[in-house]
Amino acid sequence: MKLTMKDIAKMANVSMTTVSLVLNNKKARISQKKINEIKKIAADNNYIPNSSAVSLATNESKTIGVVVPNIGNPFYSLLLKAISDALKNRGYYALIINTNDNHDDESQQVQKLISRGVDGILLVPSNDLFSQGSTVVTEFLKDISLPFVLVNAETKLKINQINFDSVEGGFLATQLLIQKGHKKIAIITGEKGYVNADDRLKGYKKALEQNHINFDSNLVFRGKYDIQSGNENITKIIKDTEATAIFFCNDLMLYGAMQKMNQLKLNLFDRYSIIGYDDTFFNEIFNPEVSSVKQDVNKLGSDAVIMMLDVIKNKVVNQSKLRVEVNDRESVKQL
Amino acid sequence: MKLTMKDIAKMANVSMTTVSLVLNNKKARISQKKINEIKKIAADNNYIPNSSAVSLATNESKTIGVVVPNIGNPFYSLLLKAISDALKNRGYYALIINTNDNHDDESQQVQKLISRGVDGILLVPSNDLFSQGSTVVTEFLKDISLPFVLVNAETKLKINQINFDSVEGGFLATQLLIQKGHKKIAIITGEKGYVNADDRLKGYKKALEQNHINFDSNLVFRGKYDIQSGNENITKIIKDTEATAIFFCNDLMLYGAMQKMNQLKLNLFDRYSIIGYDDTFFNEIFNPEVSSVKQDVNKLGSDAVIMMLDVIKNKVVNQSKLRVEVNDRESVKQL
DNA sequence: TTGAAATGATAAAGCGGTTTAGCAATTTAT
DNA sequence: ATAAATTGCTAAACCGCTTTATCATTTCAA
Repeated sequence: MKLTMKDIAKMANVSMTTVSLVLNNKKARISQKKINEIKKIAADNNYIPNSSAVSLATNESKTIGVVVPNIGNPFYSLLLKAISDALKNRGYYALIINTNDNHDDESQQVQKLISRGVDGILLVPSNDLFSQGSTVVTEFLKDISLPFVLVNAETKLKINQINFDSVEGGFLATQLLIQKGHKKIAIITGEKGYVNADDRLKGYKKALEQNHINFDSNLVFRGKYDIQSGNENITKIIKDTEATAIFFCNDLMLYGAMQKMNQLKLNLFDRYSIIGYDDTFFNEIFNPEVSSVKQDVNKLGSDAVIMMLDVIKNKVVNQSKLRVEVNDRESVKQL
Repeated sequence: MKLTMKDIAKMANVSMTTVSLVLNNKKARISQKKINEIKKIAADNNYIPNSSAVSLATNESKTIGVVVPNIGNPFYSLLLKAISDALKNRGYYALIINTNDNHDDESQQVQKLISRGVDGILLVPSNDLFSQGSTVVTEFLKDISLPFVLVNAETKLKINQINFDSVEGGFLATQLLIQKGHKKIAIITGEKGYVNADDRLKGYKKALEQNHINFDSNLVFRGKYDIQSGNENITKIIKDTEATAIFFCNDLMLYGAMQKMNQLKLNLFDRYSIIGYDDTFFNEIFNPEVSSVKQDVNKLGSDAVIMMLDVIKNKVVNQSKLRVEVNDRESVKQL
């Protein structure tokens, strides 16, 4: 049978109070002798406190709920890794919920997390869902006084949030292309209304403007950040434009384009200068190695955790925007 | 303030007992009138039970601890997705622990999971750690009477386990190569002592044998299932062998080889027929598309969950071995 | 009618801890 | 020697829920 505190108390011939005090290292007036004794007994018998009981009594669980759209996606799984490592280092647990981009699930699961007594929630919203400024967040915001932070998404609301600077990303990528002499630059960004998609486009425009290149809306394409979209849009680009370079606003679409070109027995990289976004580790194995905008997912995760704990402790509202950089490899050539 | 059962009881003018009975749909003798009344009150006030209290009282948490070596690795993150989805569908939670291939962590974290009152543990051992038959598992096996199943690993111990048939995988891959006329087939498998690495090699030998091809130990290479190993081993293969085909026992090493070849301005696929292992989704975007042994990770995950719940319920010992198949695309050519 | 059975509801103990207030014994200061 | 302060320890309430045993009332059958 599982050993309880009561058992230990009995063995040590003291009260439960004393045991609790000792085992939690509370500064209380207990003789060193008993302290040693109790600790030894606990250790010898491999005592593990029942954390449901602890939670119930203390009203805190040392657990943070993490809501992610899709663990299967490399971006999110890396982020998750960063988050759970950061939490673990600070003595916290991550209770992870995978919503599979399902809207209903998102708010429902948040409910359940609350019932689990999590001390806070890290919400990584589904891109799909967040386009409208997020009903989800605002909704559960109202009801809840639970600390939470929005990760990798942006809203005008005055809530805790942390994300990457997508305007900068779009700008840097475009800037690089321009520096190499490109003027007809196609961009495939995400769907209208997604903040980061629009921001990357905004950055793109900004770079053009700064370099006195006219913006041509025919060079703007939109996809769903998936393989399929890459497939479709590259076809259009070939047919309808005279672009010399392409800026893919995520690597997945870039891979889709590669696939399509392979099928057509064409070489994407011969034909265009290419820059991607996310800097997926695969980019290094291609020939040429693919340039890409790099977002430090690790930092996003650990900063999010730091922010979370700060919010729990100090009840403040934080907002943070992480810088990005471009990893220039071989796929962008001088024109 | 959070609404408790007591509050509801007061509102409905009944005892807590009644509320509990009603809200848990226990078949008890309660008038329909009160049932409706109580349910309405609970719904209207958005009552969420405190699950620490429930766990404490019932001694079950509807939570399964899942221990994984590395969420960042695509294989594990996909498995995790399958597991957590399967659990969710059955009303369970996954408490996920990422050990980062850290041995100490593995057993320590298992301890903590137990303290959390998980109803069972799905252990996906680190390949690294599992080579010796797993001190970890055996260790915590002794102490614990908690239901658990070993996922994606094999041991002679009479414990619950589920994994893929790696002998079959090795066999099928090699068989395909042989059918296409290859006789000098290099294999890059995992390190000695890793059950699945050895099994894949076993399958390789079996296929050779069945086809009366002599086994040549100079064609056997070992790596660490990572990019780097692919880099290193392809170099040796080029230099030291006359292989016409290469069987990579995981895709990551294959990608490493591609990278190396790209750097050398050589084309891996022109020079060799290639088959990989894992059937990572990237295989479809290369040119040629890469053939690979496909393991149904989804099934592994959901079967593991099914097994887990069975173990919880029926206290039986289960063992299961999943079949694999080869996904033949374009990288294996007739010799 | 009356005793048995069925119905409706509850009190109270228990799950395994934390924490506050207080008591007794010892030490210290005067 | 005595009051005050310190030290060492514990009783008991509480966290929010489940569950068993029990009781009072109503319904039913004979």
